[in-house]
Amino acid sequence: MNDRKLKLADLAKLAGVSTSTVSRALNDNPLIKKETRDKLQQLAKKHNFSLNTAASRLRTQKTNVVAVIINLDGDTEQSINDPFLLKIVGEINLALNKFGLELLLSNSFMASDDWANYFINSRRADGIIVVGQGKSQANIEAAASAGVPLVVWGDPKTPSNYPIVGSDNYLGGRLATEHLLANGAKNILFLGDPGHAEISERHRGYLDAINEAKATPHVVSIDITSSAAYKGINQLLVEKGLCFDGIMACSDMVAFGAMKALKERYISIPNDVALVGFDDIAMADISHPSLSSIKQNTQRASVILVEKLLAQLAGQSVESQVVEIELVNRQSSQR
Amino acid sequence: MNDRKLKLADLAKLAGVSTSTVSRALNDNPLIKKETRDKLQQLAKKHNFSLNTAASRLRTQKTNVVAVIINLDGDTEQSINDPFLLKIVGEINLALNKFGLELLLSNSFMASDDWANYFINSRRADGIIVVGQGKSQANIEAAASAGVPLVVWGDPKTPSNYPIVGSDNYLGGRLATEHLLANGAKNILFLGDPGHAEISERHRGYLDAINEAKATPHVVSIDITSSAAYKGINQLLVEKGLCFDGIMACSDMVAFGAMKALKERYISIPNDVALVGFDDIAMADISHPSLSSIKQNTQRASVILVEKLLAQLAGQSVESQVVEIELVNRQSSQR
DNA sequence: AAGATTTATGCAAACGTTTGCAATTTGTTT
DNA sequence: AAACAAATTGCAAACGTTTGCATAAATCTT
Repeated sequence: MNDRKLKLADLAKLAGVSTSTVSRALNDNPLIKKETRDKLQQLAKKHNFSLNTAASRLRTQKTNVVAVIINLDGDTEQSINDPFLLKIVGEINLALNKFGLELLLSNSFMASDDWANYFINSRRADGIIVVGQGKSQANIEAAASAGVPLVVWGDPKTPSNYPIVGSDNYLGGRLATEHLLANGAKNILFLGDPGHAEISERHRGYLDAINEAKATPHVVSIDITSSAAYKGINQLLVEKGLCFDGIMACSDMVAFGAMKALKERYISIPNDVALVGFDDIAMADISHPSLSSIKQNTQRASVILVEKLLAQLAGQSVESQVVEIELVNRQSSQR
Repeated sequence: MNDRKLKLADLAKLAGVSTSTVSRALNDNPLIKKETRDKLQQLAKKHNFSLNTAASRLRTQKTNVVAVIINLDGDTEQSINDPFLLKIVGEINLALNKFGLELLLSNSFMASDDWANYFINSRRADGIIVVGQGKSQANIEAAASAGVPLVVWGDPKTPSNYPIVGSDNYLGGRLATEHLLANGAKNILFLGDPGHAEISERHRGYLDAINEAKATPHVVSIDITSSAAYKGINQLLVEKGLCFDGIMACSDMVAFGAMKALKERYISIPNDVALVGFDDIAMADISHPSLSSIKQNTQRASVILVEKLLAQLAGQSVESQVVEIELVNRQSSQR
């Protein structure tokens, strides 16, 4: 194995051409004769050559790197373990790779809040993908108005000066609720935090479905964690008894918290209480009873996120976009 | 907001000093008088200045970036959704940030297998953290012997020419099994794939505990996914009936798969079958019954991983290290 | 066959930092 | 006050690419 790191100049010397020629050849520039191009590419492969990206980035002012920021709300512990958020990151990674981009992972704690400066001016990345709107959109807005190429995973219906890609949360909330109604539930709880961007839309969908059915809405407002859901349902049962027969949970983890509280009191799911979650995480299929859920198409969404980012980098202006959702019908709501 | 990106030279002109002085001042180099240092740092902050990392990396040949590779085995779908793997990545991210390092996320699909070249020679990163040993360690070994600074999350007992940090899997397997025995289980299944590095150690621990208790070992060898576990247990029940009263599952997801199969047949957990998992993912606490599990200290492990990588970068040679584990006793094994 | 195109390569100047060395200023000693 | 040492700053050369422009070689035109 060669010890010293090769550079373009070394290859050039080996081949008896100029560095310019090697550079162009490796970038498959048609200015260079096909024959020489092939020869040089083979030479590079043979010597295990790889470009120094630092130099390349300095010269071209492009990094081919995208910063992905997991946008947390202070309640760290929950979010960083949230299987859904992490799954999205995995999908985004795949999508970026497909376009030859790399993924610089960050969370909202580092980088001093000034994303434009930290990531873009410093040439760490060409653009930013923010996962989750969080409660405050201040730093997203700041970055966007500073002209940073930026896309957000969140609720596309939120008015914004930056493009948001995400599920049709309103429709999801509506579908879930209508499904519960169709299965005979009369008193359906909404379990979640309507203050949160994406969840407020799910809540709207819930409300509209409930109203159309002339039923009575009932919101149990909790933090979006399974333990909060567990406590919330427990407390409700203690105070008022079994005053409901359906639950639309704002996430699967929340649904599982509720499920636990119900099971502990031998309340049957779905017979006494029908239950629908949101996200369709892996666990939904494997729990008992299995959990009906609204499935978000994270794979498609990730590709769209990347495409929109690339469009911005190419100077085009892009709009928010809704990704279709789907109800996955399992045992927890079937009767 | 200033439109054109500032560089060191601009700051220098503003302050009436040379670029060298500004560079040193911003790096807090004591060669520069404290007074001037402070002045220049303030000036930089005021103008929202940030260094061009591309230039800086080119000059210093250091990136302050660590590549994290999620090492998958081909069975993509499962692994990328595995909450435990993704949790580790989250923790590593936090640990890296603590040391002022950034995280370049990759999976084992890109980068052509030649990690040394792709990440290190190309100056994309200073070092590599590999998450998971996978079934083949060939490319890890290749990178390590090419002199790449490298640490691996996996089973520390595996003989290797690179340092591995991970839980005491043998002890974990042993503790879980002894716990089941202490709770009166006589016929304990090992559910998992003993061919996999970390899991083979858990299996060894299981075997030793079983043998010491003069019980009979019984291994159900399956892929490490919840659906494989579900099918495996189902099939066993169909073929041989309830021929066991305890299960040591090699991961929590696997345990949940087994749990589902048992529940569907109204086999009581823990009364008919006691169950212990491994990993202690969030869901373990919220399932019903809650799942006893071996908790891996991912947070501590992540910090150790980073420290060992830094030590290597500083030219020291480092050894594999075991991180302590802990049995979390919940309902699924209690009787 | 000599000019006019077209095609293929090389020259040299950037990109924005960092750092060894030299130069200047300041303080200390005899 | 001269000679020296210490503290502070500046000069200029790297780091390894990419790319506009000039040049050289090959092909075509009349």
